[in-house]
Amino acid sequence: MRLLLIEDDPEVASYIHKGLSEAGHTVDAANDGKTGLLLATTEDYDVMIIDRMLPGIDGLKIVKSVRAADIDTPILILSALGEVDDRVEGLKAGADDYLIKPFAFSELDARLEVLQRRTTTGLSMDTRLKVGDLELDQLSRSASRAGKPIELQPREYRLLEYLMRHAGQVVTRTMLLEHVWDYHFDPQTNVIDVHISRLRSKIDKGYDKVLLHTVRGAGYMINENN
Amino acid sequence: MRLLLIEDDPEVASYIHKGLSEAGHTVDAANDGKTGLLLATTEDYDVMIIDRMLPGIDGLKIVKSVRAADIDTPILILSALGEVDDRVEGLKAGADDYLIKPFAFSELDARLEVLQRRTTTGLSMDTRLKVGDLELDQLSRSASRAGKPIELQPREYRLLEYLMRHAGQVVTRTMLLEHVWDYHFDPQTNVIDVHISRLRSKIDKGYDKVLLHTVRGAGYMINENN
DNA sequence: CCGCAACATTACATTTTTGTAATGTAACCA
DNA sequence: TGGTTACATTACAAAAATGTAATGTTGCGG
Repeated sequence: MRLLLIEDDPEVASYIHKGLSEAGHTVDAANDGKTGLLLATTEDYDVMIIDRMLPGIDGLKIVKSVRAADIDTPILILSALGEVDDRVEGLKAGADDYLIKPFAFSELDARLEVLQRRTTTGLSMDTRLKVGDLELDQLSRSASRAGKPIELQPREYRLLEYLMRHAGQVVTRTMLLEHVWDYHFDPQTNVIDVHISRLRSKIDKGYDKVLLHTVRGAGYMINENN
Repeated sequence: MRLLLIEDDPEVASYIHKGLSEAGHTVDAANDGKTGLLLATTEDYDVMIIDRMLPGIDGLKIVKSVRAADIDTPILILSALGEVDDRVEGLKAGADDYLIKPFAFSELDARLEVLQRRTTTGLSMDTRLKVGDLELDQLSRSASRAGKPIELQPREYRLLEYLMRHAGQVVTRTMLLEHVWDYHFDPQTNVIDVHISRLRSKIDKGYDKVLLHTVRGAGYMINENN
């Protein structure tokens, strides 16, 4: 975890710096706002810790500048001001959290972890689908089973994506026609059967555990249990 | 914004409920842990506000259950316990924020906003590309200019995605062949010219501001300035 | 301002993807 | 157990996407 610390008080700065380094993080420290802002806008951090009261400049100004530069890195404001209005002001400026001095190091660490978790897992969360050892990355549109990449045609991709989004539940033919083919009528052909067959040959052929199941009379279902 | 409030004290509950409703949010309230957990796991919320001390059950248990159910909704813990260890415990259980009673309503609201912002913008952030009024959503693979949807063929999509990812910088033909066509040689044809032409007719035709520029002798560049 | 080279456009050929229909197989019920 | 129906597979036809080549156009150095 790469961190930026903007804090003028050398005692507080070294206290935090030491603790964070020991926790295995890389810390860049700036003891004035100017240097801090420069680092914040030119380097890439996971979280920034900014003291509110800096010589010559209000820490919130830095927060605003960083946000104006379209940088979304989570920011934790450090302050002796604990009044509700101060805290609200900090959050409104674009900070993500607000910690009042004096504070226990364990709390700072816990909060940094939360900020970090939110951004990284929040991002990858929604873009990947998993059913058993079958994975689908919606950003790269790539699928793989047991680590082996699988080539999918556009229609096959949409079909698999829809099935995986509804993993564990039966997906009817009508649902597939609506959402994978955008048909709002019955084409009176066996398009679905054909594509299910093609998909099966790609995702289930050669594997012990079958993931794509037929639910006779109802539709299809993808799930990891037989 | 859809919220779930789990709080047993009727006075506190109605105070929060009233304030949030007035702020334009939809609030589901549960006054015991059991009902709360049921709602949390079956309904879809933007943020959950959970009191730590509930009759018969610790609010943290609910947080853990919710997280175990693979639900990522941001959770704000409400508590009279303000000790550092309590707060750390709350965050470690999987909560995203911790607010100590008594609190000002304005602070609760500000914090809810932050939690909400993190998830929604955090998610869309990396999946959408923007250059001027041209937008590309990498998850849905849809493009639009000035709000009007644009239909793109797969190759056109890859071409535009690559150009937009390098907005403001010149993209050479070699780069395009490498990354959009996966060619590691010169095909000696004008494939690129043809696709650039097709792409132009879709994204720039009929608009005052031209986004896709030719950099004679160098390559192409997409950006919002002429 | 002429000619060349870089780039743009168009029409068409090729390839890939998708859908159809025919045929084959398996589950269920009388 | 045999017939019926739902589903699976295969082969092929249609449609769509992509690439090629020929032809136009534009910018630039001499």
